[in-house]
Amino acid sequence: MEKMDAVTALAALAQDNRLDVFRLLVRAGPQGMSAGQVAELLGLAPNTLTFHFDRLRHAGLVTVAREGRSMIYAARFETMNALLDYLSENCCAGVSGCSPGAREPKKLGRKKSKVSA
Amino acid sequence: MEKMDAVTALAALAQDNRLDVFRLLVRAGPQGMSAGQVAELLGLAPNTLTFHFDRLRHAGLVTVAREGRSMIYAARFETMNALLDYLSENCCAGVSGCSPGAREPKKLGRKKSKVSA
DNA sequence: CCATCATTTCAATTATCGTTGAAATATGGA
DNA sequence: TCCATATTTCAACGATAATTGAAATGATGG
Repeated sequence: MEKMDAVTALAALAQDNRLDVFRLLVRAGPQGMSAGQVAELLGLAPNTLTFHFDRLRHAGLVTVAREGRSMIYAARFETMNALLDYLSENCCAGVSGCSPGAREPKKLGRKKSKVSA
Repeated sequence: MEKMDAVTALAALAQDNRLDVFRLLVRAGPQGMSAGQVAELLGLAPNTLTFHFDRLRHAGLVTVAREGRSMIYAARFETMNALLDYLSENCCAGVSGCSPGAREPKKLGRKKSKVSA
């Protein structure tokens, strides 16, 4: 991830409603949620929501697909992980004794959802 | 870390110059750098820099201390780590099969500099 | 085709952001 | 004290952000 992408992603997340939207989508998992559901759950006007979705999408943090009349938005874990990596990476790069042993992946995402819910 | 703090921290990092400033300070380590050095290295006007330092400081991402005529700014790894945790935490919370085994600390900061790398 | 639902587009408004230049403050030295 | 250095404060500016209301687009069912 390049610096500009990191700034874009950070800016996309640096807003109350968008952070809510993104976290909601993350919890919804890969199958995502319709714009209408998000609007209702968060109490946002649909046009306002479109604005925020655009920002998240432009930052590569969500994907969108049409399903019938609804637009289904879903979080892109890949980008979120790249951002986390970038922040860690760059913040530790060039620093001699920076947590040399403690560099586990700590990736996000749903693993084949074994589950119940 | 609360949501508002996360948004503040994200917003503080979501800007070209500030991300540069913060990363420079991270590399400078706990001893920090004077405002003047940062200004010169990044080619920023001192007053502009003050503006950005204020945002970073307000977000708890840097500390400042006077040393002679200079102001020494230093990164606060603690806050950065809290932000990384918050992003991971909340992004995985409530998700049943979310990388259950891969949750290592991955903290930032200088560790007593063992230096092998 | 018409009516309806779901979402987006557009224009306008208010607020905040990042930068600049000029002036102010604080420290240290002659 | 006077001067130079280091940084901050202040006022102003253009640019961008978030929200709103009204209208447009696209899909579905009768």
